[in-house]
Amino acid sequence: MKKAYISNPVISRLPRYYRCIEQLCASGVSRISSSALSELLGLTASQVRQDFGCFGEFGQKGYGYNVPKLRDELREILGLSRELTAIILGCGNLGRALINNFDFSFCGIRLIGAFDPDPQLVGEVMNGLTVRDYGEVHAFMAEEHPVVAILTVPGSQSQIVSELLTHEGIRGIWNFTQQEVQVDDPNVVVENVILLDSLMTLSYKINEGLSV
Amino acid sequence: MKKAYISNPVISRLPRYYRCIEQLCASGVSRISSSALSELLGLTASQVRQDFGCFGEFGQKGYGYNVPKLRDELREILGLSRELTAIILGCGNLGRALINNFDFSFCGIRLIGAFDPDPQLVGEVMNGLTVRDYGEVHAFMAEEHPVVAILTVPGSQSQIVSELLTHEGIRGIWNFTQQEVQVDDPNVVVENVILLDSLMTLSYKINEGLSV
DNA sequence: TAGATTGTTAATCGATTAACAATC
DNA sequence: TAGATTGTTAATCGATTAACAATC
Repeated sequence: MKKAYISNPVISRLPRYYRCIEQLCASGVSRISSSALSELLGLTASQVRQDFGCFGEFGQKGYGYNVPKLRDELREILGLSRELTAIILGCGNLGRALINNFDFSFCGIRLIGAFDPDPQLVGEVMNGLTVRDYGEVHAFMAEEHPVVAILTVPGSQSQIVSELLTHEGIRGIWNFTQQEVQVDDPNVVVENVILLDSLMTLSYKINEGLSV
Repeated sequence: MKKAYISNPVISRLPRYYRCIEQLCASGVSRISSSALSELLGLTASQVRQDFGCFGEFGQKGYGYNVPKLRDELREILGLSRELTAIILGCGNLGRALINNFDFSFCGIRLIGAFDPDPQLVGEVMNGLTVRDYGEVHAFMAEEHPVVAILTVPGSQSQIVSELLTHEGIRGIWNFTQQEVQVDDPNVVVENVILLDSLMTLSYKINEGLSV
């Protein structure tokens, strides 16, 4: 029984399921029960079954889940087979790190453009991708219609840049700047990766432990 | 009335409050109401007051919150004034990006050591920090007692490394590897930054929009 | 068949929202 | 004083857990 609305807690667990199942699959495990899977992820068996139940019936009573089948279902749910195109804005240290090391294909993303305002970087080839000037973004958008924009610009023009990209038809923004981006357009999805918040959370929890 | 237990949803909002208030403070705003603040963050006024209520009474009836005072309180709650020391393991692209560009001081973190197994990197100075060999970690831990370890190693030794660090008295692990780290020791806090999950979530939400 | 395990409904738990007395 | 806004209790909403019939 597929559900129409999927809650955020469920969505946030999907990638964790996928990574875990993908790994099991790679190590040749062919079958797993909700309780075994829940243990690997620190969840309850009930929750695992509820979560999957949002999308359909993937298991078999008395048997459990077929690992390769479950992996394929999760790939489908997450849309990893659609191969979304992406551009990256900002090829400094962080941008370069992503271009060179990040496993985009694992997420079904294909990086097709890299842009930077620094003339020293323009023309440089990173992992097969030639860095272009910022000024070319507009034309590139019009021609190639990338779906996702990755913001690894250091400053805080993120909001303005996001609005421009929205105008030009971007569908998703993966934002690494210090500022959260807010886009009204319901067609544009924003994923803010605020590393400051993550480290502050760590700091909070460490200090919490110190005082208790 | 301070609460003994703080729930995760509340904790996750604390850094967002802090960043927002810090910015208001920097732009000279001296006073804000829960409803104005809630609007800036996309929350409800009720929630803002409930959240703050977990830690004490920071506002004034009929007036609202004094911005500099609230900022100081949040700093205190998050423990940003304690200046925790940190080391970073892995000085490749991502490690380098953090060392050079990340605003550690904003989070009250002081980076005191950088390590890498690559002999080509050892000895290089990054933002005033000299890269040391992996082999020196043990001695460094014993001598300097860093509180936080940042894992920017590319591979998947994260779990073993984490257990070693735990043995040597680390208190917090900020993990950027592809693998989630799980540490049993209740004295050690782990913050997993799984960028793959973040991008898969974005992919899911984009595809969700496409099918609806 | 008997044992295992799902899918799903019902019960519980926790988080968010609403409401309002207190008071600046 | 009157208006505004907090802190906090109560009401609602949503997510997690428990339970169990269905069935492989």
